[in-house]
Amino acid sequence: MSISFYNTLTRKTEEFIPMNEGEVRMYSCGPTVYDYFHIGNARSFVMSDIVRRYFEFRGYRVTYVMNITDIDDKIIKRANEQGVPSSEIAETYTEAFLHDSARFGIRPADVFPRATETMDEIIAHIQGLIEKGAAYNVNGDVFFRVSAFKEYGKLSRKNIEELEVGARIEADTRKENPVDFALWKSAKPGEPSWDSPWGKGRPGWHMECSVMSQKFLGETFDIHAGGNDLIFPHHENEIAQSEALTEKTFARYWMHFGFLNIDNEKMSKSLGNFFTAREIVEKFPAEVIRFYYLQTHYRSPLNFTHEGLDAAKTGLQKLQGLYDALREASGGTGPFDVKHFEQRFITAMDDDFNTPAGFGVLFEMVREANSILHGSGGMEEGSREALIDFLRRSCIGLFGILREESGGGATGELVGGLMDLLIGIRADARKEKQYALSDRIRDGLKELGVVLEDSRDGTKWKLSNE
RNA sequence: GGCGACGUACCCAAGUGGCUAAGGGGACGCUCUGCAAAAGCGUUAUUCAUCGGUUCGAAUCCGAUCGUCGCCUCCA
Repeated sequence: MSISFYNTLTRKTEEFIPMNEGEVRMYSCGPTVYDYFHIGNARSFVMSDIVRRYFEFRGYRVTYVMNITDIDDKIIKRANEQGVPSSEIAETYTEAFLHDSARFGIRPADVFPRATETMDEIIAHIQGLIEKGAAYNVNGDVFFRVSAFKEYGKLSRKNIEELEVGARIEADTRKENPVDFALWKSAKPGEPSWDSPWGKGRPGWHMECSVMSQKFLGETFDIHAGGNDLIFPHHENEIAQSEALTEKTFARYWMHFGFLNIDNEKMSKSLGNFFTAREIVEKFPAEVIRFYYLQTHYRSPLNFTHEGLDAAKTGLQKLQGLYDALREASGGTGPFDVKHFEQRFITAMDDDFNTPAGFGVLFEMVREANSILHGSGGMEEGSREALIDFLRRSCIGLFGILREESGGGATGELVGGLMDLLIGIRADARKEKQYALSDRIRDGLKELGVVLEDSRDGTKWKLSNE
């Protein structure tokens, strides 16, 4: 049994065979830090993180690198608008990126290389391309000579001739060919710049990713991931400028994440349907948003709706409910075959990280487990522990969608004490059949956002907004 | 114009040649409960945008049509 997934390079689902057995070297395109990232970015970051975690779940050792583009036209533009140094913009939003990622439950990469800290390697790479005849300097701007790389277009399936006649390429008379792209941009007055053999300037956008990935993962590595829109030109250009120099395969497998739309339209500031990750995570727990993302396959477009999030929230409560109940339960007699479900779960996930199919298995498991757990015999101790262990590994370690502390556990001693008192009073009232009083307590608490659930073992409470 | 993706129930969404078309949400009925909630059980697609074709067999392959969307040098 092995993991297979769709490789954009071959347009086929392929069995994953790592360069080094048991090891995955993976690079994911990170943010350009000129603004808060939005819920579409968040989807890509979450899915990329899930891919990394699934490899770990399956026993691989993963080296995961995500770049931070901290010098770029957009950063300079934002800096000029606000009248501050571009380094300040970059710092502010790098910090915001790390903070918001953490709130989304996205695990930090092993390395977060930054473009400004990789300048020597970038310059050396460009120098190498010039020496090979694959790049040329025009008064301090260095361009990649696309005609020097015969395989240009192999990722995006475009051919150079068609690109040349494309109307959207701006004529730049300095270029030998309109499809050539910038590796090094000469500094305009007032722009941040670094010294280079071609004068002061800064790297082109595509350049940094090639260099940063190879710096930490080697000239050839296993997986390169990013949003769908990066296939062309970004990833195409990365391949060209990398392979033209090394004459080796750059990334062996390419993964691309589907876009997130809102009301079936692309999210954009001009349409007014733009949401940052930090504003949405104020309204919904990160676990709910993650679960919502995971219910759609990573390559499919995801239409983001408020109703969808509500539905995800309800669905997730079912999973959390089982997890909570399992931990509170005591030994019983009913056996439960966790292994069977875990096997089916792995089969689903091994097939192109099919998280929706994985949840299909998980929810079938939830139903059967609840049925045994709440049944007359309860669940046998070994099965219960095995199931808790599987839920921990799958829904916490892998997906990050369940909480260890749910319900009122995290609200503090005073609230806990008050709740015990109220529940005690209500229990006495119920014993005396004073249902008007007991319902008054339950209804009143409900209005305050506290839900009571009576069971054979007593009354449990939880907060309704979780 | 070029390249590509998609259309499965009321909503979301797996399935891509062969057992009864997963799963979640919603709705309705039932069990449990003092009543609820939670949980369970049952019902909710003889049919997969439409029309043809290939095949013993098609949601799945091929063709056409309709519709939606993405990329084609800012983009996750």
